[in-house]
Amino acid sequence: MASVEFSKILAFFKALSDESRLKIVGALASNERSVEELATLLELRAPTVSHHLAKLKEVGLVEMRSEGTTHIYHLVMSEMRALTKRVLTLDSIETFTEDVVPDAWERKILGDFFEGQRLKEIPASRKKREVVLRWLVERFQFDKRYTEKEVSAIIAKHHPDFATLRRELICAKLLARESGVYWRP
Amino acid sequence: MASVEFSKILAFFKALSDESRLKIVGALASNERSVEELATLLELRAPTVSHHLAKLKEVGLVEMRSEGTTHIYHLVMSEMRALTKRVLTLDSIETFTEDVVPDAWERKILGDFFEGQRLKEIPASRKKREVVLRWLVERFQFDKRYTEKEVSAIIAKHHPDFATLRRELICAKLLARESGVYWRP
DNA sequence: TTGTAATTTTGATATACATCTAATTAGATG
DNA sequence: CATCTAATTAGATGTATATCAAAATTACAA
Repeated sequence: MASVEFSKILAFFKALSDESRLKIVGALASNERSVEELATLLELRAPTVSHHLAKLKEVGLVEMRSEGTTHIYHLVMSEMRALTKRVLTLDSIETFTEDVVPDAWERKILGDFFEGQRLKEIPASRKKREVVLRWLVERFQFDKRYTEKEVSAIIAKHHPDFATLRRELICAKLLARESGVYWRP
Repeated sequence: MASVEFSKILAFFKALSDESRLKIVGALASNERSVEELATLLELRAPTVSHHLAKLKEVGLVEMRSEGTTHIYHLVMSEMRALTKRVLTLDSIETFTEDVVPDAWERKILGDFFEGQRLKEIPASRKKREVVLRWLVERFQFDKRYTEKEVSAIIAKHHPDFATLRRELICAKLLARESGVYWRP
């Protein structure tokens, strides 16, 4: 489920993603104005302007005051500032996908390339290969030292080409090696 | 004709006014990602994601790097910041309507209520009445003093109810009065 | 060169929505 | 109360566009 933050920001962008509404905001920036006045300025019919103002009001960007039968709208700059500021921070942007399972991609790759414990094929693309390598390196303990034979044996349980995979693990810095001894850094 | 500033900002809002694109931006906020990866994360087909990325690239919010046949996209935060900052300043917001004749409204009111030099009727709504009064006060010179008779005579050339209009001019502070003498402040 | 995987382009479809006219509501005026 | 004006709501229509499947493209590998 999308966060309230997300829908608020999405609504904000939707509100300002229309030429007429953006012009209305521009017109209100210098002055409060009635519906009829805005309609004349933008060369639109009153119902159209009314419809746009309703959308802007929904997200809190404008407010209305009655004077007789005429409704006078004005911009709420504080809301404008509050919303744009939120978009500026990386932290809040990341929440845009918080309803998404963050490792869906990795799990899909593992599902595609493994048949149980057995690696069907070494992925050609770097990004996919890295996912497989990160899974492989989990078969090793952190505080233990391995001989080359041991490393090869562990890898061989998942794929016959242990030499290539061993090299790739080193290359990706997932395993470290010095004078024939391997460990997990 | 709309300013380049205006269309740039409109394009920016259009780019971010879609749920999927906003989520893409969110996903790219923490990491660069391939098309396939984004498609898995958002549960969309690759062509759809490709289409969205093209739109984001058009406004400079993302950039792309090739790695083999996979295209890896990343967010351009500087562009994000530059665009949101521009929206924050009142000055630039006002330019959203710079292609609009600023006094279109006033001219329409004057056209509606005047028959040549003759005021057909005194507008009931305050906003419209003020437009008419501002036109009327232009019939008076700045550095001259008028008797009440003179004021009434000038107004009467445009409308019979000079008393009401004279009072309204004072009330709107467009004319000043002291001990029977009138002038334009 | 032939094949394969990732992406993009094309074409089709369905939905969202901006705009208009006509009808309705709400205040103000005579 | 009847009327007028400004605004909103309802209903209709056309355009924009998000999405997908299928075809075309691109870059790499065998």
